Amino acid sequence: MTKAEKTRQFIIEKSAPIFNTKGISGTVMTDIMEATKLAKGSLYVHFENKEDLSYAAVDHNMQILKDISNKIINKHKTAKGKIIGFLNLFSDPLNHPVFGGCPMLNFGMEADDTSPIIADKVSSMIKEVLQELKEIVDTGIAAGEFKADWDSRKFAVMVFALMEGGNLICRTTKSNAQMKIIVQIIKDEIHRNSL
Amino acid sequence: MTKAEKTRQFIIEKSAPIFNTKGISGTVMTDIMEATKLAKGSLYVHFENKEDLSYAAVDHNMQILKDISNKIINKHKTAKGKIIGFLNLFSDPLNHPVFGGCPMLNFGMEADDTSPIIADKVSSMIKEVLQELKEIVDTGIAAGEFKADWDSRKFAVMVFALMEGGNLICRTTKSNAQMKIIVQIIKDEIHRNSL
DNA sequence: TGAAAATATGACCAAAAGGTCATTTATATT
DNA sequence: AATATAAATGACCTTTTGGTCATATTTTCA
Repeated sequence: MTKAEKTRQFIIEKSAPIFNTKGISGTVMTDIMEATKLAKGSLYVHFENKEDLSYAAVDHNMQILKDISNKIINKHKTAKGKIIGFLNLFSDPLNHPVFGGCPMLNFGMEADDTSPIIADKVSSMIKEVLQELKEIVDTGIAAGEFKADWDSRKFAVMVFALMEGGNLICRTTKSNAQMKIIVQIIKDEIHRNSL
Repeated sequence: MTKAEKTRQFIIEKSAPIFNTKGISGTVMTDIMEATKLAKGSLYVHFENKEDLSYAAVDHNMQILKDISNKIINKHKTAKGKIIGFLNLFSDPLNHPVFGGCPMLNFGMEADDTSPIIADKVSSMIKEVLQELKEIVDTGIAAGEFKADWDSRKFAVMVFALMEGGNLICRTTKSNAQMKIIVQIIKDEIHRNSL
């Protein structure tokens, strides 16, 4: 890793949580200068402009999400274990594993009407997560964990939407109470389709 | 309605969709000047500052949401009719009845880490919607439409989270496909608890 | 190790941002 | 209709914004 690569990575890591909390439009280059203790010129050595940096920050936030998800999914052997592990990981929106909260939700809602490039990044990520959830269920069905007629696609969409909706509720009301209900709904659905 | 009241209302109506699409941070006073064809000074006759105007715009967007929801809820007599009407109203996120999409989702995610005042507004609105949904179910139970043991609070949270999560999915992927699945999940749940 | 290449700096810039105010125009009240 | 009150205007102001560049410092690698 060259000096340049290191510095670039350092800038991304420091700015990712800022973009994820203040939003892209709400983040200014001065914020990044303060967080990195770098001069303005340095930032522009590694990134063409703020837009370019924001893309890297979005990618980084979503990579964190992928990494922690994959880690917990790979840690468990059974399909049920993977799903429960996934749920537990995101069952506390006020202390979301990604600083600032779910980046799909944060950047998705900011970008849907303003930035097609970021909307595409979020769109791809959402599709990946839905596919991953679906595949876990399909694997569980094949392994005899779940009922054969369980609609895996429907379940994936349900889990994803419920968790993201739960994030909205909990982060705006500053209470995790409703997330408990949501996790229970999903667990009930798993139980209903378990053998 | 005095001239001042009329103008103030006019500014709010013109700026509400702008704030709801570009976000609060992403909206600039020039946007409002263009939309209203008013001089900058006029805007500051009716609003102390941009923040003040943004609060009014947030309120207005949420009022639109309340009005259309109440209209459809009051239109139907049965609890089931009210819920189905509510679902149909928001089953097409790419053509959301509020221009720019659900303001709870838009402003909620922008404000949760940046503006306690707006976060509070969204929080109150979310609680109102949850309460309204719960009461419809309770009324339906009392009227003998639904099973007596149906957990109305759980259902309210489920509907709200699923619909908002669906909004995220559909608006970022630019497809309403997943919302159909979500609406079906909710309809199944209603059916399961109907008498 | 020393020269060439790359990175870091911060003063500087132009444009865009939010906001003000003396003046003009319109509204309301008698 | 005359007057007092209020609203609308847009030039102007200050601060903040994203971005540049000559210069200084640090890496790199022959």
